Amino acid sequence: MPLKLFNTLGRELQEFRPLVPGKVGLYGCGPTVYKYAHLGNMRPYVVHDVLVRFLRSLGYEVTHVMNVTDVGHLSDDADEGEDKMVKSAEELHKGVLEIAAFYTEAFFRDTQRLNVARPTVVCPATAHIPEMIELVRRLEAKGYTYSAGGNLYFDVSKFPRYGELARIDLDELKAGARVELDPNKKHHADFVLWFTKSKFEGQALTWDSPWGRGYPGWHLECSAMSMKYLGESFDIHAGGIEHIPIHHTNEIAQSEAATGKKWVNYWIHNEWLTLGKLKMSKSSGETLTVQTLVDRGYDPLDYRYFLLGSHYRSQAAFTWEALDGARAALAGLRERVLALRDKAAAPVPADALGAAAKARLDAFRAAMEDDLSTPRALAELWGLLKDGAVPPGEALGAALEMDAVLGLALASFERKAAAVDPALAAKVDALVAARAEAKKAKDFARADALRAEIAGLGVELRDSPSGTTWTLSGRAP
RNA sequence: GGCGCCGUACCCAAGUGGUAAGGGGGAGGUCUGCAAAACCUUCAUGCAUCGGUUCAAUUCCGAUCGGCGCCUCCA
Repeated sequence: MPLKLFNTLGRELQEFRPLVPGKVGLYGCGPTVYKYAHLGNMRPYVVHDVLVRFLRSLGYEVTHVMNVTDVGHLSDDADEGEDKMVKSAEELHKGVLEIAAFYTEAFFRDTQRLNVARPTVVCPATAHIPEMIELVRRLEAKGYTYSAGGNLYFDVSKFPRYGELARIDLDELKAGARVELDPNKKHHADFVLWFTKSKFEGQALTWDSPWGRGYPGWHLECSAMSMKYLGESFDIHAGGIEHIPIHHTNEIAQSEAATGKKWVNYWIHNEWLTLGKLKMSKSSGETLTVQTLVDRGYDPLDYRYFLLGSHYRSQAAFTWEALDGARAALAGLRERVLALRDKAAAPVPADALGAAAKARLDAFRAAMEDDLSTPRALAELWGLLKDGAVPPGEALGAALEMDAVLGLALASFERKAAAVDPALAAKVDALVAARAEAKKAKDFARADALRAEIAGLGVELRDSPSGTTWTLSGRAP
């Protein structure tokens, strides 16, 4: 079965065919680095990671490019458009690039904790200003631009296919419905390619250009950098669904106007994480980050499992209860895989699996080929692990094969007794020994009292024929 | 005003024109000194509501109610 992806361009499931056989160029919208990324921000990176992992498991050589937006951001509407980088810098009394470096580092720390592989190329916008200027020069040479009020604009009327991705009809667009109109624009959908004048004061970073000292328009970086690293046409562009009407629409216009070629073949857009009453978005309330989860005693991979439990094109409803469910499920997967590792000498390689295991692995792949249906893929993983007809070595081999795509780190998981505070460990070990004595003496009342005492330390006991083992309970005491 | 999404059991969540995956959780059981773990059984004649199309709809169409997103550089 071929891989099918839902292409926003066309709004249908399409068979994936790369431009160059065996190779895939993928551009994923990266972070804006003026604050910590919250859990909602992290969803697309997990989605992109799963896509990349799956493509690689199918044998493709994937070049994954991700931008880091470290220039030019408005703050939200409450501030009437103060530059976000500038605002953060002022708040923290630091330079803009210093802020960007700080949050970039924080971002990659978080993605790493979510087991998101680092993209092949990570490109900061500020390091690619010459490429952006060059792109604007090409647009200017072809007559797609005009200048007004000190800024250079893209003229959407010159690009007939404008809005194809978002299915926007320029004549129907209601001008100024929510935003104050820029009087310099000929059409309100026109957008700035290069600023020398802005209603936003205090732009910290400016560059010389043929149009004067200033800074690039906000859509330029993705066009310029993707083409630099992936060529003027490439396979997949992925990002959040909110980018369809403006950001990606404008990227397409300026890219294809410049090159005269089709820019991107497949557009993949993920839906948002919704929070119900928790509200963590821009304006108010608590911002939930990966660090928040760690502080509350969760493994970041619990969140990854939670995300995989819903399809990337569906809104995912985050609740603590749902996250607890994901944590319990992931713990169950780990237990089963650990048990298999105890039973099996070694994982059987994918090409040596018996019929039952192979059928499970095939079903897993079929689910993933159907527009990356991770919920069904997870169900197939569970089916495999519960299938008594599959020998342990084969179950382990197939499970690890699946996890290479899911990225739940099942292969490397170890029981975390070693990570326990040594003082606590010594105390628990002593209590366990005392309880063993009591049990030996058939003093079950004392044994149960000791069990209760141990439980009070946040530790769970497990008796087995070969002795008693213990682990920390799920939640921190 | 425009564009778009969703409403499936206690929770999260797949899915299909032919009779509801998976996980969490609950209940019962086996096992266990007691637990835990594991294993077994079980928990929606039902998929927001009302109409329509159809031999057949949760799945298609329409309306209604409810929730959400984007239209500003939020992922």
